[in-house]
Amino acid sequence: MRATIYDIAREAGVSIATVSKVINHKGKISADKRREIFAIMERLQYQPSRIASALTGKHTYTLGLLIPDIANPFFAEVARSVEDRGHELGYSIIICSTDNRDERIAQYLAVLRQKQVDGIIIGTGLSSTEVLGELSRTTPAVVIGREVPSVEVHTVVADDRYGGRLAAEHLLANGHRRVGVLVEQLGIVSSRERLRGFRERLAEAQVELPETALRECSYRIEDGKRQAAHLLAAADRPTALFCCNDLLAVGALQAAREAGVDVPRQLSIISFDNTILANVTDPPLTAIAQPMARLGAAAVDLLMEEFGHEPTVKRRIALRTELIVRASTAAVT
Amino acid sequence: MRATIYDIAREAGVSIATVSKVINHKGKISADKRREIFAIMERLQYQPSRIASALTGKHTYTLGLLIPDIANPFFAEVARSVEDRGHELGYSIIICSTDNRDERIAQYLAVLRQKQVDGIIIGTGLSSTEVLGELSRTTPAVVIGREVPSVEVHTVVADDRYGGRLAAEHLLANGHRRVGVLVEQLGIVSSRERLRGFRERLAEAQVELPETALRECSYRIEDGKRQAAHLLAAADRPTALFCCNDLLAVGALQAAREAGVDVPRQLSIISFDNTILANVTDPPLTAIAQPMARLGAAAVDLLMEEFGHEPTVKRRIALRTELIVRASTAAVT
DNA sequence: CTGAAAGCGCTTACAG
DNA sequence: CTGAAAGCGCTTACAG
Repeated sequence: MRATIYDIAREAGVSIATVSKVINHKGKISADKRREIFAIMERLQYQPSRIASALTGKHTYTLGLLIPDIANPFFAEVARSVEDRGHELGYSIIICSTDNRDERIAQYLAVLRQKQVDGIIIGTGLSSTEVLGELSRTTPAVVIGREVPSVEVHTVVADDRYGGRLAAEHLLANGHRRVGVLVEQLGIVSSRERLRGFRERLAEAQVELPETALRECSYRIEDGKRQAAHLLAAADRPTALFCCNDLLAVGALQAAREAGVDVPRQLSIISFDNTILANVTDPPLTAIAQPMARLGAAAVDLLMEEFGHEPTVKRRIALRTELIVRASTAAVT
Repeated sequence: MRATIYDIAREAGVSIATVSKVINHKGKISADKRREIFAIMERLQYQPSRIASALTGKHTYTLGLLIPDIANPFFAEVARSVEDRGHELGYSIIICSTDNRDERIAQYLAVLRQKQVDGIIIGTGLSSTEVLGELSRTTPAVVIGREVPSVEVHTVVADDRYGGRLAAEHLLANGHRRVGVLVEQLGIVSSRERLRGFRERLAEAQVELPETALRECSYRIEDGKRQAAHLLAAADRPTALFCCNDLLAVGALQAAREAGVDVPRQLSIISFDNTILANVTDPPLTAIAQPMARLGAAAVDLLMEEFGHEPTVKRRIALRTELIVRASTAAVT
């Protein structure tokens, strides 16, 4: 059997209350006693039971991370940063891949409640804003990578609109005037914002984005490929494509290859996210980088704020996106 | 405050023992009472506290997953399958990215002990086989993706040696006789096994793999690139390269591009793993596929076996690898 | 079929 | 500075 606080107390000839205080660096314990108790803990390989201490009303030191899919490189990178920041602060992370399906979301939410996680980071769509409202009232929560303006909740996002502007600016600077866009579902705010920023910047340069040049996609490579193929088949085919995530850009690259369209000589492609995929394609993708590492860390930090006792004003943090120029874009010829 | 078992018992006019039995489908409870109690739980939005039930000596329904890095696509895909199989069976997964660093491993192991996870899946190198031996004696554990022959522990691996054979066979069938290899650190058994299978099959065809054509790498793209560049610079440059994982293959692809060597016309590249990366490169990579989804699920299933009461004979499961032909390999010209 | 009671391993006032 | 005791929310023999 593993040692308990009673074993330590007995060995040390003190009460369990004293041992508890030593473990938690609380109260005043004489230095000698403290040293001795630590030595005994060491010797008996004692690890305090988080289960028991959680039951006493303290924290579980566990956070839940709801994302669409941990196998998606974007979310995997975000998860890594959540994990790292959490680990630094003594928290473990339970991963919950929801596939954006209501059923899975509900199941995971129930599990996280049963396990009494100290907080939840939500990077997935939720079935309804009510669910989110309810949730954030009972558990510290922060939404990451998307916006739910109707609900009072901490939010960490990339500055999508600005990112969209950056993308447009880069294409304009390269002389592109006939551009197309592959957006992820427009129901998602971040998707709309990217498009909005992109359009705005185009408009400032008197460039128009015709409705026919805008294709809505899911987040799958094949879908990006199919939609890009449509755009490339048009008579007045665009000279540049803005893809709202790396998966779509990969699809666009594949479509171009199949259509015999050279990237970047005949078609520039600019992506959004900047996951490892952007580094791996040929040509590597020029992309608007989301600060994935900082997104995750900021989400954890907001959660920590929420653990304080005073009710906090809900904050919204927008982290800067950044243009990373690689080889998939070039000047129009 | 959230409802407890006492609230339910009071409402229903029964003892908490009865409620407990209803929750756990244990003992005999009259159907009427059961229905009523369920209704009350529903009404009060009661969720039993896993914390409390874990303290009573039952399971925590939590598993730990130790991997080098959740942001690595291979491990992300494995993690997803561990998560899914775990979820089906009612278990949550705590992710632990170790970066293969002893310090992080030790910290995570301590955390997992404190949280009393029911089992641990180990997909990372451990500081020593003693640590693993010790661990597997105190906690149900299964090693995934690597072998530790000296320790009696459940193991799930891909059939690396067979995979190596498949790779060699494919290259031979395409007429290649001068081949090079990028291996991941040879200290890792799976890496050695891939190489062994590859060599064996070559030998059967009277083809030799000179020592100079074998380059040891870390698991980083840049390293693969650098080592591949070496091979490509040689006078008797190989016509085909076997890369022991997708990251290295991506590096090799980049080196070939920089050296002006056309893949697959002048150089065939065959990879190992078959993560999303293999789909995304240009040309897409011919690869030996590891059954990532089945690896994770099998690991969870072995853990479940271990939860039974009788001591189990430790098993070793080797899952078949498979050749996926894409466009990075071709017949020698 | 149902319940009283002990116990899981801690923390937290409270008293000294 | 230290300890006795209650309590966290369950489960599990055991008794009826």
